[in-house]
Amino acid sequence: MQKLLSNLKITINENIFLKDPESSDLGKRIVENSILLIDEIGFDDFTFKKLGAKIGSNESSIYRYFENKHNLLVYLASWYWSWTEYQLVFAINNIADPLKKLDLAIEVLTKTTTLDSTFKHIDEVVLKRIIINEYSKSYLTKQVDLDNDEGYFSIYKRLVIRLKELIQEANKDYKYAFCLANTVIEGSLHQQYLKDHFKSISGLKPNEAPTEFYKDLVFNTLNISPNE
Amino acid sequence: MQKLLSNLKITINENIFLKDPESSDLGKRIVENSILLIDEIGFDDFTFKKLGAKIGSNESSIYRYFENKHNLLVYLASWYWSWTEYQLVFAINNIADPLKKLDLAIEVLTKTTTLDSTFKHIDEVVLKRIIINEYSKSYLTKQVDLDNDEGYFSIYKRLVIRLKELIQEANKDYKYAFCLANTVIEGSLHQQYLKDHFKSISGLKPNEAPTEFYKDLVFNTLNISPNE
DNA sequence: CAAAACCGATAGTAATACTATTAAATTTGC
DNA sequence: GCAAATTTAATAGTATTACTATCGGTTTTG
Repeated sequence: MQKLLSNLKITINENIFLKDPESSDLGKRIVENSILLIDEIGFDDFTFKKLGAKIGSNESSIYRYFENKHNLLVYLASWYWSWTEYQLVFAINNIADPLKKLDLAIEVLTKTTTLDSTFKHIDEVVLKRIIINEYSKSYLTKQVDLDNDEGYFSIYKRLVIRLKELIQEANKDYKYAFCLANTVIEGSLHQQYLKDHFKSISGLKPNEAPTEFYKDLVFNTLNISPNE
Repeated sequence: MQKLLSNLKITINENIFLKDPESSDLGKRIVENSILLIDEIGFDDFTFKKLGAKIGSNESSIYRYFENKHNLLVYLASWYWSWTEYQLVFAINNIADPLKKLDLAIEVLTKTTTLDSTFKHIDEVVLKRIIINEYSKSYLTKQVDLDNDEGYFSIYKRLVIRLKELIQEANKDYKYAFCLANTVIEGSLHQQYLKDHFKSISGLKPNEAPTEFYKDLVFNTLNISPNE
């Protein structure tokens, strides 16, 4: 996987940043350390001033890359979903059987995240934790419709559409392909949050991913089963 | 329904407030108008100062009821889930068939909310919109584990447990009852959010509730069907 | 009817979420 | 290799937020 993607750059919608953080050393330090700092103190307490102190730089320099911390969160989320999309596309590449493809897609979308050494300045395991803890704050805002018009969520939407198409390929008669695709992608984050903070109502054991639950859910709902 | 519950008071964990807002006229105005103001400007821009201006009272008076706006949101959410729990309990009361009970429970938990005249100072339709837009902010915080220890989410957890038990009653062999219960309850809010803000990936029509999707999902997953 | 509780008003604080300006350092283009 | 352009760090400043503290006046209650 790493080999295949070694010359890969994740492309993010230019509206999200003022200056591309991939274009400079400071930019990469902003991204790298914002992930660590948000994980450490939470997005609500995260400020550009604190990030500046952490990277030995100035608040005002960070404002030249991102308009505000909300856009930085949108950037990090876009990066995560784009990275996930690549993993999904490579996983199902050259596979013909629609059921096997769907099975692999659910695997990619619901499994526990591991480190990908292709991107040196991004810790995907920590980033995934941020997505679980903070992603919904990127769209649960009053400006969501404006942000959406700017294309802030287009990568995420493309991923949902991909899964919806895999669901339809697997069962052309199923009526709720979009609802089911959203259930798997968003639900998987929620199940992992519950595992960490609401143990008494979580169906998962401490190190368990919700993968088996979602495979069972999807294949029973579609009335099919993947030929292993 | 209204008649049956006419002498009902929704009981909220005392840790959530400093002074019970149901105990005074000012308290009720705080609750009533916080719902309207949060709906209007969003929870992020909502402040006690603005609420004070709206109800012709003072910021400092509101602080005597709630420690901060976060606790007020937890209060509103607890009220909503408690109200939903009552609806669920009454809906399945005196029904023996486990499949019918589960069917009715899904109906209550996923349908579009309508006004309940039992509670004069609370507009349940607007409150539901707040729950859809803001509920996850009440637990996606760094202090979630402390809040959880204080019992801030106990009503919500009780509701999930109720649904999980109905699922188990309907199919004793199903292995993921908790995961499925969470999928229905939290997922239903998410599907309704998508309908309003992410039309291109929502499987729902403008006035459609996700009820049919979830009934199909649950009964196919459990390999049973409700005898209508 | 006195004590207690409640409420509204004012004042004050540290932190947040920025914007503006300037000067030094670095990069680049010829 | 040097001038011009760009980038960065530092400082200062603003409006707003999220509170806390205090203090009368009013209402409730025992």
